[in-house]
Amino acid sequence: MRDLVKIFKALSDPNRLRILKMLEIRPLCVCEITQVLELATSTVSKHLSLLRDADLIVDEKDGKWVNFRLNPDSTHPAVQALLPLLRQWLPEEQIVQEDARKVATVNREIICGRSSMQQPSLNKNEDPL
Amino acid sequence: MRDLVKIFKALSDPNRLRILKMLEIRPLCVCEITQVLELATSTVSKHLSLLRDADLIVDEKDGKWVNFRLNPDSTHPAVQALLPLLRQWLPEEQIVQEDARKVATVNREIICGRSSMQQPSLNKNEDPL
DNA sequence: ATTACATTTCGCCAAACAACGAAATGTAAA
DNA sequence: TTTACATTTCGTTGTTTGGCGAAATGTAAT
Repeated sequence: MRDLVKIFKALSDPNRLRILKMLEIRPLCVCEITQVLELATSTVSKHLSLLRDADLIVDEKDGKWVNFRLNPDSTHPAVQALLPLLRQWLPEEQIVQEDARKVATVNREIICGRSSMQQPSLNKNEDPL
Repeated sequence: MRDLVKIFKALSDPNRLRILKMLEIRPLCVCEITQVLELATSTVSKHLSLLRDADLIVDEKDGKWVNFRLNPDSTHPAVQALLPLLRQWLPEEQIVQEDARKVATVNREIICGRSSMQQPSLNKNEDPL
């Protein structure tokens, strides 16, 4: 029962649903998801650990990055049933389609590394303290 | 998307899951559910309207009472899929089994009407103010 | 009409939650 | 071993949520 509630709670947030829909396309690292959702990195990280605790996704380290993917073999019947169902839902949701477009073009090497990161940086020309 | 989030939110509370499992047995009125869950009537009523707003249950007036039942023909694909799934889940959950036993014996005429109601009444022998 | 009573609505409180920025952690280049 | 940087953890803040009792609502008997 606690498990099931945890799973439903994990699913009852728009941003977490967006994350799951993005992960249907391909595995993604935190910074890629952050770019698409336009939230703070810490917020995205928290969403991801909630989804992981619910057994909906798994993570695997990849050097500097951590990739997240839909859990392909959860032992939980609810997860086994819900992930395939979710695949059929929200296909026409505008925001989901936009996210899918962004996922197609996003590249962790470019977005995370050089140039832009998080906020467009207000203090580009300020002296560091 | 909002719909789906609303549905998952409705499902992500233990007491609301208990209510749905009880309604799998038969339609129930508010006071019967209140008896089984041992919560305040107002609390149960709120849970029920949440479930109704999510399209998971429907209500029909029956004189003095309001009967609630699982929504047999929601237009929502998620509801159509989730209610049957929920039927297969939590079959061994202790609290769900206990609730089922209580549902089998509970009778609205007896529990709501005469004698006991809500709290076992601490003030049976007190003078009314 | 008055009374009884099932249910809903309202106002309140404490706990949970989503968001943020800052600080901590961990890994990979330099 | 520094330095860079992706990610997590921590502490704070405003909002949502689940609970209650009291008051309001609605229906059915008396």
